[in-house]
Amino acid sequence: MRRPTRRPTRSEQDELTAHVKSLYKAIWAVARRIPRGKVATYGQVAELAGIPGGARVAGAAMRSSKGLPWQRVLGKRGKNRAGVAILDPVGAAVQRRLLEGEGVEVTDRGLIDLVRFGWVPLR
DNA sequence: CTCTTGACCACTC
DNA sequence: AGAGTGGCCAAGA
Repeated sequence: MRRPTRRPTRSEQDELTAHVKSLYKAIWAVARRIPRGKVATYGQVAELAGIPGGARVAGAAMRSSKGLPWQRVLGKRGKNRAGVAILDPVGAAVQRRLLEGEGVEVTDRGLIDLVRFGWVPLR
């Protein structure tokens, strides 16, 4: 019932759709903008890509791509893919290692403080 | 076109 | 804190 949605503003749409057509490409474009040492959530990426509420789509897009900074995209609340970490402990470990290499602090439980490391896109 | 699936999200217990 | 439930959107069979 909750709709944490907010349709992207005109400028946000323009900025992305002007250069990319497909949703995946839009998502990838957003992911690529995440600076080193910062992280973003799937929901955030999806919204910026013009898909409010499409966090799952963002996940699918990241998964089906290569050479992207996928490690900088996390689940909400800084959850480092906790849900699937059990199914994919290797991937989770790799992600953690990559982030720590960029200066992002990750707790033993795979949590990241979004207040400190969350990416705040400037327009 | 219907049904299932998914690197998700949020609420409730 | 952990599990269950329902909802979101798009892709693929």
